[in-house]
Amino acid sequence: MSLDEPGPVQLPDAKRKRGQGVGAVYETLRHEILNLTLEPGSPVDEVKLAERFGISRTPVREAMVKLAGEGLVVTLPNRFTIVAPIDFPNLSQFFDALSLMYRVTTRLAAASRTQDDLEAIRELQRGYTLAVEARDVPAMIEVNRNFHVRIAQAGRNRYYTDLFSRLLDEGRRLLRLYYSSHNDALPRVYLQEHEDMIAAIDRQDIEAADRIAQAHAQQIVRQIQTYITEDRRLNADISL
Amino acid sequence: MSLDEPGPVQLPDAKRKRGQGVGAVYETLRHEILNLTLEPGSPVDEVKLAERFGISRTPVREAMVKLAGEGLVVTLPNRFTIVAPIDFPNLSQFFDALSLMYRVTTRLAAASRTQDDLEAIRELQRGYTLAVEARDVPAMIEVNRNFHVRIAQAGRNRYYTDLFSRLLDEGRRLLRLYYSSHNDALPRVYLQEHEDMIAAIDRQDIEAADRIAQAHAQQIVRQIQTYITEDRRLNADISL
DNA sequence: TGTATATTCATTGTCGACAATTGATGTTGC
DNA sequence: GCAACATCAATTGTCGACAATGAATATACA
Repeated sequence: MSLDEPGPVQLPDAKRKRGQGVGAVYETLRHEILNLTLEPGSPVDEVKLAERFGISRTPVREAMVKLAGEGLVVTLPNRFTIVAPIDFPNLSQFFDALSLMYRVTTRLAAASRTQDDLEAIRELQRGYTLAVEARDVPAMIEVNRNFHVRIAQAGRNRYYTDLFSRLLDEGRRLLRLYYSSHNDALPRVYLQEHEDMIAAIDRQDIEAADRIAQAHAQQIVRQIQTYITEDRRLNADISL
Repeated sequence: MSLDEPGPVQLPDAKRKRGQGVGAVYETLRHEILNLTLEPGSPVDEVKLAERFGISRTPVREAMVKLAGEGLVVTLPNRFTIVAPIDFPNLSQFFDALSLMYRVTTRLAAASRTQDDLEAIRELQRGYTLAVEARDVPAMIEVNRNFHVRIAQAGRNRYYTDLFSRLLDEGRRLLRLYYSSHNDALPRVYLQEHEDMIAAIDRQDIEAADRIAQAHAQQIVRQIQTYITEDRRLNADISL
């Protein structure tokens, strides 16, 4: 399965300003990890990255420490650094936390949203609709993530927004992994659920927002679990 | 108010192994920040830290990036790094998240605890009792934190444990700030609530665990808010 | 031939030095 | 006396090089 466009070729001669090196490496690596352009578990070579971005190893290492802090890479001391593997055995933990954050952030959004929040959320929902119509899976995944993060921001709790963003990012890798094979089918449901969610937030109906968020989370969790089960079955067939 | 023993004097000659430098700086800084040995908002000097630990600036910077990732320091690009200020205006966000995590982790602990978990939790509760009897405020704060983290671990959800730990750490600074002035009075209540919490977790009574955790959280939140209000009143008197 | 030990090699962690940036200081002109 | 501008000093961000580490390979020995 072809996962994505090849990484952007850096121009090593373009003089970068002082803090730009680390930021560029960090952002690029981050995207490549979340897009599965970099395979989970694959090694990350400091030297090659330094060459690729035309900088020395020091800022590259700094970016790696940041990525490690967010759990996107894992550093084996004195050995090497790998792209964080997907933790399949503990996926239930992930689903539990994801569901709770769906609920809490949507509740708070219903309580605290401003008109600006609503507009921004609706704009993202329009983008999601377009991505669905265009059957652009990567765009759908990305916009969907931004949609829910924006709702969380409307709830105005930094702690929830941070954790939720990280969970949604982790979810991005899972969706990437299973979405492309089962190409369509589900997005319609999500679209309607999103609309209901927006409506509940609009009329500040906290309990409704909670219910819809919970249902939405369950939907997504079940979807991914189905994918994984099918995946397992496939592997089981081979090993028999 | 004398906040703590002076920072441990490092021996610059003792040959450290390869990864020990960053770890030492990170751990030491972390403790000094959480103990309020380093004042929130005060600058953190890379060079002085390097001299203090007898290492170069590179590993010191690496530790700073890690601390910044956890929000314990704030880096002003091209300027300097400061100990993260306490975010008083957004304390309600903090209290909200803290309360939710108290509830969720205690619920999960009641659901999944093993005998080993229970023993470890009881052991920490014994330590807390001793600290209360000895009126050792710093120990109380630290053991209390570990007590709740251990309960969270019994719940076996990495995402909750991580967030909760960070929230409790942030709370440590708040408690340090206000506890030492109002020296006793409250710990008795907490002690009994802890006992009730353990009992609920022991008999796997999820709803009871939830209720007690919620009450416990409310207790603590109200306590801190009272401190802050008194603090404000004090300042208001001065400015009149 | 198989196992234990020494050597090589690639890669990381650390260092000291340099350059860019920014606030502070000093200077000039009005 | 004050504002605009230039210079200075302090500190950061980056670099290239070196040393420590562990894995892979080679060697010695039974």
